[in-house]
Amino acid sequence: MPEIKHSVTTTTRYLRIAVDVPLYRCFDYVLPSNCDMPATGSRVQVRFGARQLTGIVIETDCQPSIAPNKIRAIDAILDDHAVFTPILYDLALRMADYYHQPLGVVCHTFLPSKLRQPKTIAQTVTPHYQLTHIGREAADQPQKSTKQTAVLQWLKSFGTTDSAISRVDCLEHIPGCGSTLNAMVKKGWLAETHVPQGGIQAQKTAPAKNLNDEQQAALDAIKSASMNKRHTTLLLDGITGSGKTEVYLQAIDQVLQQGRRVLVLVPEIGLTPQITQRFLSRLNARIGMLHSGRTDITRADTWLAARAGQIDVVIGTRSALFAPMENIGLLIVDEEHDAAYKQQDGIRYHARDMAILVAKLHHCPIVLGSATPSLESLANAKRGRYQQLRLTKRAGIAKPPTMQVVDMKDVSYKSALSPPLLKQMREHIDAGQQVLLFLNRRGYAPTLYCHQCSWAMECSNCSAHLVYHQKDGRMWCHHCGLQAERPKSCDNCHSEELIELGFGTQRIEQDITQHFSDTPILRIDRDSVRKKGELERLLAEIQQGKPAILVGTQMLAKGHHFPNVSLVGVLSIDHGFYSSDFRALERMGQLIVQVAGRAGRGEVPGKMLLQTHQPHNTDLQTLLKTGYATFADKLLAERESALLPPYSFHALIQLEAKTAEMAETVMIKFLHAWQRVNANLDAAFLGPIPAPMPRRAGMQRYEALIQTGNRGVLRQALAQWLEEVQQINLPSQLFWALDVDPTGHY
DNA sequence: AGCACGCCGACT
DNA sequence: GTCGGCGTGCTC
Repeated sequence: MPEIKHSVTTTTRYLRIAVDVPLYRCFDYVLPSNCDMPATGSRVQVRFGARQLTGIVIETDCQPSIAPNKIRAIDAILDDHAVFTPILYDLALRMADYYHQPLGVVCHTFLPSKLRQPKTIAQTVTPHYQLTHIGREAADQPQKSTKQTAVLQWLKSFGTTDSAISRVDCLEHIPGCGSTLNAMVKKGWLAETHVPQGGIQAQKTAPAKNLNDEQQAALDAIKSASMNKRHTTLLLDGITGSGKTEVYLQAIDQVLQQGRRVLVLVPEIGLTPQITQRFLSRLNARIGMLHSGRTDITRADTWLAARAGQIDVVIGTRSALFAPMENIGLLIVDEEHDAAYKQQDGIRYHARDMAILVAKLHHCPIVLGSATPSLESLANAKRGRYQQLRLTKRAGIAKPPTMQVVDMKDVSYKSALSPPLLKQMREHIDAGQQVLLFLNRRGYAPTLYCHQCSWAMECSNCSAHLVYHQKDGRMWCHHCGLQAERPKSCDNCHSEELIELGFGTQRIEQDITQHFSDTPILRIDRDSVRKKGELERLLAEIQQGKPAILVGTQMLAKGHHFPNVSLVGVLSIDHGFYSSDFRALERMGQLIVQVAGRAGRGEVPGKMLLQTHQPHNTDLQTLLKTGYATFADKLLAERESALLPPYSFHALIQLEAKTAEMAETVMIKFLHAWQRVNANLDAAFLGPIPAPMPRRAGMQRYEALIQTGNRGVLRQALAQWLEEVQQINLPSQLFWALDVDPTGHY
């Protein structure tokens, strides 16, 4: 179909649009003469090259930047009102600038996936249904169709409230009722609306708890900032069980009473069920949840409900930060040290850092809570940028656990469980308690290797060992999904003595069964809770408090409250000492403290046992003898003398190509571009060097690190360099990315 | 990033 | 003769 060329008249109005393409500029379009100018931050549908895209209005009535006869008209205005709040729009501009990403890409990542498609809100929002007058009459008569009867009865059970029931809920309660609903709308029994209704009306059923003096001081500090509409970052540094959540809840209550809204970020979905329940029973508010466990439709619904001002509190993971709420009076980032806040693909933003920016834009306080604050946040507190609030007392009668270190050099490499650990497990189980074993590997045995010559089977696509999975008896690559038969003999020396080296949760589970045949063993890791509701089921079983052994990974370290766990065993922490990642020690310390927090939260005092080959390691000793604060101080001093973050600023350039030559050549072009524009700046381009995993899924990977002592210099250097990089002709089949403030292994 | 256009090798 | 490889260039 030929495109209809619009006529350029004196009254032609133009608008500037950002689209989701990796180009650092916006594109001008013509507003059709029969349309009203959409607001900045609304979505439009545009033809872009040969594609139909969703664009975001960036500027209205702009001067065209190219010849007017080359400018196309927009195809549709998708929103009556801007989907972005003014502050969200402002945030997009600042994020694009900070992370050096195209504005259109940033705007796009803000949107829930359903709203990225070029469809109007009415086409996107889940329809909601309400019984009409005649529908109500029909509900009182017997119906032929059982589905119809079920729908009518169910809708009727909501009484005469004017709130409509979403199609998603209907389908969930009465499976397969989709066509029934459509038919009943036609009959006029149901009224269909397209108003987003993504929130849950919470009812306060549990009373506020009494605060101790430290909690009260923390609450007062938050209140005072919130009352004065003053931005402050408060670092709520509270040991496990010190009642951080109670402080959050009372602060939120306060802000809600001012008629303002609250945004709560949590690191992962695993944590959400417990925290959500607690919020629902303590607040009189409309609560919206945004996390990956919800369907795309529900997320869009909640997002739009927030935009419509129908939600008072949003609780969610990383991307919930972009919930379009106006009049936010408080933000909370729970477990602020958690790595899950850093997005590791696409725009690699840090949700904690961006949350602080959102709080600044709203002129409101933000609380960063953790028992083990990140070194970044501690450094900011020391510099007086954040206000540090300490909670040092455990609520109730619980006492901090005692620690014991077991030297693994005395233990055969064949066993993951040392005799002292086994002995104590027996004692705690016999005393009717629960035991938690923590390790950082899921699966069975990490590698199968030759007892004679140390050969191990490698992945042909990645620089990684294949991992033996007992379930299917095959070898797996955890990085690209390659599978192979379990080898019968060593490829190198043909010995048939292949041993399973290392331990995963599955193997531990199997080993313990031999020692504790009478005790239930609950394994909790990504594999075992993949099924929906499985985590909740396991957590509920643990809550019952019967003697049991829990075996798990990271997931178990996070925030859960297990009143009957009295012994925690950490099976190996040694990777923290050897990693080339300068943040590994920090993470190890946080993990140990977080895991220790799972022990002895009930009446019985807790005990923690750490197995290591490095029992005398001074960092470990500092952590165990003097606690996290001194440990963190020591690491901070080391970072400062080594000029590492947070005392310098990093940006990481990651690149992958089919051949190492191509990857290296392009990296060297990047280096030359850097030298051309940034020779005079005090910022170093370190590299190219091969990535920590030089080959992955058949791609060769290289990195370069930008390091500088000044945030402003970093920004300027990257901006100038990116301008120069635009001029370079890059080969196809090449992928590269820029990560400002990287946190991974590099 | 996509997508089209365009120019060279191995197929029905 | 054409199908399809991926280099190059553009997107209002």
